[in-house]
Amino acid sequence: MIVAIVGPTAVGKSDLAIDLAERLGAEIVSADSMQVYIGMDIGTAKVPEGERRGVPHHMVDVWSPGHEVSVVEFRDRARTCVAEIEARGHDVVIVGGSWLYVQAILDEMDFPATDPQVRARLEEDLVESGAEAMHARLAALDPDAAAAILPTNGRRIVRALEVVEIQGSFTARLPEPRPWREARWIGLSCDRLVLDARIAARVDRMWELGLVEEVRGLSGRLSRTARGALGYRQVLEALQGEGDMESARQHTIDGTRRFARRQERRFRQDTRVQWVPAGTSAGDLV
RNA sequence: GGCAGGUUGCCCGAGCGGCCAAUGGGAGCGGACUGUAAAUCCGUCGCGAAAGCUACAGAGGUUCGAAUCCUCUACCUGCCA
Repeated sequence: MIVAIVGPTAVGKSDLAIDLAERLGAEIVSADSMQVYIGMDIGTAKVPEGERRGVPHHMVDVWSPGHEVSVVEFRDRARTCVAEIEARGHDVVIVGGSWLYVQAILDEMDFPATDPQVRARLEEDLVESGAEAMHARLAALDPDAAAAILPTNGRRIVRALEVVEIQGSFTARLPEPRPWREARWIGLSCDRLVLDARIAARVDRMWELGLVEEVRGLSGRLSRTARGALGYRQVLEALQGEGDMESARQHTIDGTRRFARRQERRFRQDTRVQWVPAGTSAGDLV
């Protein structure tokens, strides 16, 4: 059996996952885009080894923070973990806050290939000519793709152009999700105001635990992906003289709240998710 | 006590006689997403289905017409005492 636990950041997914895994004798596969990085501990709110109660955690600390992880790479490795756990005869608990990463594991999604050189060239073009011009270029090559992507979204335009260049066209619409594995999708929900308070408390705690020092130690060695993580990005900016640490802390709280809203909306759209309220005692929740 | 400035929608902040329910940002709310997704991007945002209604500190006034001009009241702020 596979259980997927999803929901916004700071609702208590990790704790529930451990409680549940303990009860089932299951192993945990994290579907978190940032916890995969070695050394990014405080800001990604990893559960410390000592608090995992012996439950094996997979897909945490698997790449150096200098590595630019792609979804495909993540998915392949995570699926290997799932298959191995199944081979051991254990249940799997997948925990994650990013929809794309959870879905990449559990649903059949054919991600088109990527080519670093093509991408780099297109990104240069984007900087030089701007998103509008790039969109016009895409419209000429693949009108359907252009119609599905807003002319202001440079990042997605670049990717579409990249895929068009590599394989001729970019499928604009998502196919109906076909499961790779059947799973029980559980969403942990929480009152907005309560969640906001939990987020603020969590960020404050990160500061107390030394997030600034952690980032200072990693700075210069973070990949583009890792650099964008909430908390890390804000501290990095402050270290480069863009504002003080106090406002970095506040910006991290604000950014995390916005992120949580986006997560909730995203998961809400997936009808497979069964929602349960967080905040009750752990035993009841399981 | 004398002189000068301010009070705008949830917050910050523009507007300085008609084109103003009022530029812009933030928050809030909604949405897109097969890429790096803790990313990137979009919409909406006084009330009302609409006609319309209520709004730019408060009260009067000038004007065909005021957030914008005048008077007084309240509160805040700067210079001189």
